[in-house]
Amino acid sequence: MSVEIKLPDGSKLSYDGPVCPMNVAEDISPRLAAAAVAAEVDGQLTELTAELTDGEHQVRIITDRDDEALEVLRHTAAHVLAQAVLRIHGPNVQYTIGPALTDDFQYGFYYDFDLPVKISTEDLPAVEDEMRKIIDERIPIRRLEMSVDEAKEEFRRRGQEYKNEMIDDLVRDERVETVSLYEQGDFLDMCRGPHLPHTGKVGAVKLLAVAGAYWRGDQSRRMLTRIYGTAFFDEKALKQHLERIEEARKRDNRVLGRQLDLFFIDEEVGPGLPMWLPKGNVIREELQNWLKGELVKRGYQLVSTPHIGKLELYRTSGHYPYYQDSQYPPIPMGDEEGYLLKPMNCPHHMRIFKATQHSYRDLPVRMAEFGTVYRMEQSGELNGLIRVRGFTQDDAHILCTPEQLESELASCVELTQLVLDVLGLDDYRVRVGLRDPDSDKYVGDAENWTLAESNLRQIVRKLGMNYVEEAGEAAFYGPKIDFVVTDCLGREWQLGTIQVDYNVPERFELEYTGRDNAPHRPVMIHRAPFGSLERFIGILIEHYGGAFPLWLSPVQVAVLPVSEKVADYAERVASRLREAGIRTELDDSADKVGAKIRRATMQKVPYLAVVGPREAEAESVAVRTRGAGDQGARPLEEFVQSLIEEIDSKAQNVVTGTMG
RNA sequence: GCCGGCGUAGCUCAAUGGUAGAGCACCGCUCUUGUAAAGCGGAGGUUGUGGGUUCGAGUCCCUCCGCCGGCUCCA
Repeated sequence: MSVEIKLPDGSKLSYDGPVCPMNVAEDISPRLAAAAVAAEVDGQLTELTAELTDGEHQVRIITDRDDEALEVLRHTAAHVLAQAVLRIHGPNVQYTIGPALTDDFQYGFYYDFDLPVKISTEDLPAVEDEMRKIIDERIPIRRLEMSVDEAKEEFRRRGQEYKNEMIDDLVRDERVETVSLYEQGDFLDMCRGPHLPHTGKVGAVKLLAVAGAYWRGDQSRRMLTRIYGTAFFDEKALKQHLERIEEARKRDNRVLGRQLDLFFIDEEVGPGLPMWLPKGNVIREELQNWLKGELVKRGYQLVSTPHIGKLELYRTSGHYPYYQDSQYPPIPMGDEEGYLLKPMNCPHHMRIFKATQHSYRDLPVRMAEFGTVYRMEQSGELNGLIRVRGFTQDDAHILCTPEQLESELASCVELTQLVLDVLGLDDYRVRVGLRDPDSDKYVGDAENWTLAESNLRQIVRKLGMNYVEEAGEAAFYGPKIDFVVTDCLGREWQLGTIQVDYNVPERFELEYTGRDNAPHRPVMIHRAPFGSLERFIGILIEHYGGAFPLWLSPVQVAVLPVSEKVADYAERVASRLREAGIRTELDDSADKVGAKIRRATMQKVPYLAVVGPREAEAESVAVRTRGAGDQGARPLEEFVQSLIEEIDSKAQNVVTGTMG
């Protein structure tokens, strides 16, 4: 037997007998062997103890400094969790799946169990203790390759029926004949691996949450108990991670919404029905006014439509009864058929289009509305401003000819990107949502779908966008481009969306007269750069941590007189600022200036104008910024002009401080 | 909707089954203030709702409502 090893630095090692990557690491240096967690052999991640076959191999030793290492560590941590739960709750525990999560903001891994008992977060410390014992025991982890029948027999013996269902699926879907198992002491799991050489390599673990999760993600199947945790190579990294989560929670839109008096959701009004307080409403109005300006520049026409419509309208569009269980129930009207609170604006817009004749010369028609819609989202889904039951879409429907479609789509993408750019939301991904080939939830014929999907694909390619295609993410009437962002805890949400739709125009029998004097059917784009104003602002609150750029700040300047002796001058400063259109608050309380500064700072007011006798004398203000503290005195007029400039520029650079 | 947890003053949180409390905020008074909290006083509660156990329930049990973390859903 002869094994040739090529290392990343080009050097070679050869062996006569059996050899595994761990032996290679040991031969390179004891330090490397100690730090090794896995290996990459011929481009494939594998464990250190995997015996290398005859011949030549590219071998790279993965240490805790490599990106792949964390995934291996957490995967093993999940197995340690399962072993601990088995030790505590006995052989009646069924363990199912337990993947590593390396992209999640909070969680590093989870494991789903079918447990004989109920457990809660209070039970986690005991499980954690057991995990630490398993780690201290440095239990060797061994990979076994077994035939499907052997493996099934083994799991049957252990009473692990879920594992056998998984094996059956592998046999059916991938036609496997053998499966890989990992044995760690008395714990055995089916797993692709790779894993750490022994449990002692799992450095620091922390269990974070208990949750329910349907087996196979299927609502009709059994609800399992999921335990979330995270793991790192050392305690320091774990501690830093936990602190990051703590910090993130402070940015939560629900927390800041209350602290900064932006909005509130009142049980007596109804769950998921946010109300905008004066300060939050400033942000809403600013965003809307800005976008309206951009829409007019791009040839949109604004319309307004009612909040309800007859049931039949939504039958025509297809929204009713398709989404019946996530709509507020229809308003009954005695003998007459009822009305529905509008869950979408498009049916009304379709009727507007149909109300007048259209020539090809009129197209594209770009009809925009800040339309408030109501959807009876499931109670368990509601989440601050981010998932609500009443929200306002910056909606528009563009009706155009097939020839115009591409440039219209490009313009929608440009507008959406502008919105994200100006607000500094650069951490988003683009998802092209397509049909799920196995689902029958879609309306219209396959031909139109294929066409619409290729329209979208073409535009994202042409614009050179980074995107991922996801089957099953389309709307029921057409495919879409979604702009997806994450909230403070790393949960993904769709904001902007651009959808191509050949179906709804057909259902409403929309027509325009072509150059050939014959009727033609327009193509429709549904698009919303913000998506929902509620969700968008929720994300913005978290993005800025409540410290909005000047143009969006509910209060732009707080005027803080040092004593009542300068009350008159402070009043004059405040009036001058307000006259210039600057949102100004005058703090004429009896507090000392330190307290006034503290209060305004905690409200994240971008500019504080401290005024005392010196400033009154010189017609100036002592400026203190949110980011950089005391900036010294400036002439009042100069200050006003600089604020106006900054507001007009929609600059973000003032929001740099970490104070408050 | 499902699984688990939680619900005490406007907010953040205390209170072995035994007289519901603190800080902040609010109101009043004193201080006249110079860059992140002046002092004193006052008011504020059917402990989410409805029921049950108990001599006695914020605390234990059940119902409903709401919130939180997930899952499922998301036009």
